[in-house]
Amino acid sequence: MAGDAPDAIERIRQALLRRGSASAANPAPMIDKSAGGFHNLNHGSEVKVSSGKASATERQEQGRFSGEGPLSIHEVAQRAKVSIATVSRTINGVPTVTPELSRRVWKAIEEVGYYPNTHARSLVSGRSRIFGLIVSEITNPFFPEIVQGFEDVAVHHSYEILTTSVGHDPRRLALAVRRMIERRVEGVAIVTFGLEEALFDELKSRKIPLVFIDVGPALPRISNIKIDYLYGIRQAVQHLAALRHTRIAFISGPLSLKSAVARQRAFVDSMEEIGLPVNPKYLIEGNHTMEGGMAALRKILDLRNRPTAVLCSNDMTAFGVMRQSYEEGMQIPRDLSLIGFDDIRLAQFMIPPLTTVKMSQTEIAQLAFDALLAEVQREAPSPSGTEYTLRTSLVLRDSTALVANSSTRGRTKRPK
Amino acid sequence: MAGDAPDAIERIRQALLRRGSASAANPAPMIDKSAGGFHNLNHGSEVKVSSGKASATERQEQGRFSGEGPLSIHEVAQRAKVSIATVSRTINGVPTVTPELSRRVWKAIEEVGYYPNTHARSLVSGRSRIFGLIVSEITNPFFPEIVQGFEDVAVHHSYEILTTSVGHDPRRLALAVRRMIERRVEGVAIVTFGLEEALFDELKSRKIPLVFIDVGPALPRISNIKIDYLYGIRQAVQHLAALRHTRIAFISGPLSLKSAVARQRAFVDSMEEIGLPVNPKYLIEGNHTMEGGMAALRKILDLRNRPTAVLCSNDMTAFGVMRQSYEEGMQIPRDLSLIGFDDIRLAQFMIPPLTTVKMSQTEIAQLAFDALLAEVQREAPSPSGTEYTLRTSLVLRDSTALVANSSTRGRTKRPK
DNA sequence: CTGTTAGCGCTTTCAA
DNA sequence: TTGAAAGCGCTAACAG
Repeated sequence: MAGDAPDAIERIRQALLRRGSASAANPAPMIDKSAGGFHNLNHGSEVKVSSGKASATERQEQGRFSGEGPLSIHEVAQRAKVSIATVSRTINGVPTVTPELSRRVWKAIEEVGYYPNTHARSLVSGRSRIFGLIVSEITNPFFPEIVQGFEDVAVHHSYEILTTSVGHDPRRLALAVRRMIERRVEGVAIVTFGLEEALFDELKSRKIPLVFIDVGPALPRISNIKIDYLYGIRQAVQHLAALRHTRIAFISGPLSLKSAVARQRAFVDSMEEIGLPVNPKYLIEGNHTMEGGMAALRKILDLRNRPTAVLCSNDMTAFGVMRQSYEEGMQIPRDLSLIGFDDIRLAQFMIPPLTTVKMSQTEIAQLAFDALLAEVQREAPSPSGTEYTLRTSLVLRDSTALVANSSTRGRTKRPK
Repeated sequence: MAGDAPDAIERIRQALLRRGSASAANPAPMIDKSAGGFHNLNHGSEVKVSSGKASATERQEQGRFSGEGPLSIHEVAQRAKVSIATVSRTINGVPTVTPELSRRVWKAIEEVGYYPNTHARSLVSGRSRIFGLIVSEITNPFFPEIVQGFEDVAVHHSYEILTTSVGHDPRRLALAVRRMIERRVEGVAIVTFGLEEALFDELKSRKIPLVFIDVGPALPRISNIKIDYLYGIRQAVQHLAALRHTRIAFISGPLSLKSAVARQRAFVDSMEEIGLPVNPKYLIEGNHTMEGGMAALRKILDLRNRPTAVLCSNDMTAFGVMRQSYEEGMQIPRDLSLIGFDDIRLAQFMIPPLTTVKMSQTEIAQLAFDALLAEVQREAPSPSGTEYTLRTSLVLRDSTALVANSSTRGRTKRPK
């Protein structure tokens, strides 16, 4: 068993080295204040070093710390014959620790399987290393990608993440906000595309860094990711125009959401820019769900002078349109050209693969995290928050085609 | 401003009443040890009471606690002119608090906008009120439903939840396990359908309650949700048989996963039960993704004696099959009957709507949470964990049909 | 460079 | 019934 120790230490050392930082046990060329096997509370961002040589049973057999709850820093100190302060320093990579002691401490940590108690660390340091992430609907395929992206980068920076999906219920949101405050999150990313801002007052008044998508004025500690809807939507409209479409409908999201309005605005502007008529009847309000898309298409088909192409405010809506056109016996893109928005992963697997405007979920997640991290690390709060921009762009697939000659193709219900 | 107070108290009181519990300030008919505006650390499960009358600005204007970090129990105590112990008792609904004091405390809490610090609570109580939830792939539509379900019930019991999506990377999993231990989770639900069990040793040795899907022997503190695959798959097979299909293929998940093996086993058993031949060539190994489904169908179409129906180990695979049959110019269900597994929400929106075997994600989430909660509340650890069972069942939609007469229908690549 | 010590915010004895 | 005080596990002065 003793034979394991050098090996274990070596692994930790290497892990530290890999991070390109210095540890007392092993001075590296570059001096870097941030070092340590566990994430560091005070300094820059870290990647945790995972270790754990001694197996559970081994540990039990060592007898000392038999089952009485998780071990604390004291057990480690005792075993390494140092003070708890030294253990703490070692863990946090404070560079003043003697190599010899550091070695002993790491060895002890490995042997007893010690994992520091985050609650205690948070309490004393005042930093929880937790970010909150509020999404509207995790069951909507758009959001899991963001959650995943956010988690990836958070983990990479040793941040924990409290995810919550609040739907459209303000009470759920209020509860979520409370939970986050109680857990003392250091920042919250709000990816809901327009929930009532007043609900975040508790967060704001506590000066907790926040990042929104598409909100307007940036207050101190509040960042904003501005989506450049126009860029992609204009591409989409021009693509349709190039295919000779002139009667283009737009199915929006709920117009109570700022983002939905912004997308519709972008559509209208893009149409007008190239002199295409915007028929108000072609502006349908949907709700960003498949059902909404289905209903919207039905409305569209009831129109006298039907559009030949439809642009949707999100992909789920477009899926609904596809689904409904199947019901109606219509074929996409032959009978109707269709473009979505978001480019969720499923879009490319649709039948036919959906042409859509991409709004990168990974980038949103990355930007949101960066915004929060920057704000947390900033000494003086920025005077008015930071604004980030994300460009959208068209992704061509198979759901659009040249406009058909006969625009009178019937609406034949598919026989059941 | 003073006028607000009675109102605020009333709201809290009502919230307490709604919970049907007693508080010192307001003895309710039923005596219930668990009571309190914030969740209770010691007793049963709670629903938090959300309050917060005094707005941020009001609070600021009250001048006292100007911005210097979050307020602590001391400020509340001072303002209510009681000791911090009394504040603590009030919050936790200890029944010995005088109504008069309780009122004062709640008022102070409201006025200063006090939110207890969970880290401190966790530290002293040894209970974090956090459960971990490990899923394999949150971007797979099957899992978000589970995450949502789990969150719903967790919030309802005042538990926080640490979700993590680990993919198939053992290192990510190891890291996740470490994170959870550091945050001192009280239990972990593992919904990965068969990741290497050894990776959870650190959890096990710490006697942290765990719940798996489909693992074998139940150890102490380890529960298991057993999925009754046979029930639903047998229905599916018999449904196909009733439609005169005899050549039925099965696209499994990666056979390294126990659950994938179990599903395939159920398929084979169901076939044999009714005397249908199981052609080994009809047993294709997929990987539970769309791409896998697409590849699998290609393999199937290369077979000399093609099957007329395909059963898939999950819905994503079935989606892939649909997608590929579109490429191949085949039509479902005319040319091929198709059945999925899981019944993810998207299944009903497919073209055509997918007949599939339902494995309720909500129920899994509920069962998993219940299992964890039961284990946490249990005094003596159960001798060998608890086993729960979830039944599956067929959901009929439009992706199956009577077998076609001409089984020689060609494989005509769809013209691009 | 290392150890001692004073808390972080809260719960929970133990007295009063 | 209430308050004083002792920690929970950890970090960060402050001495030595």
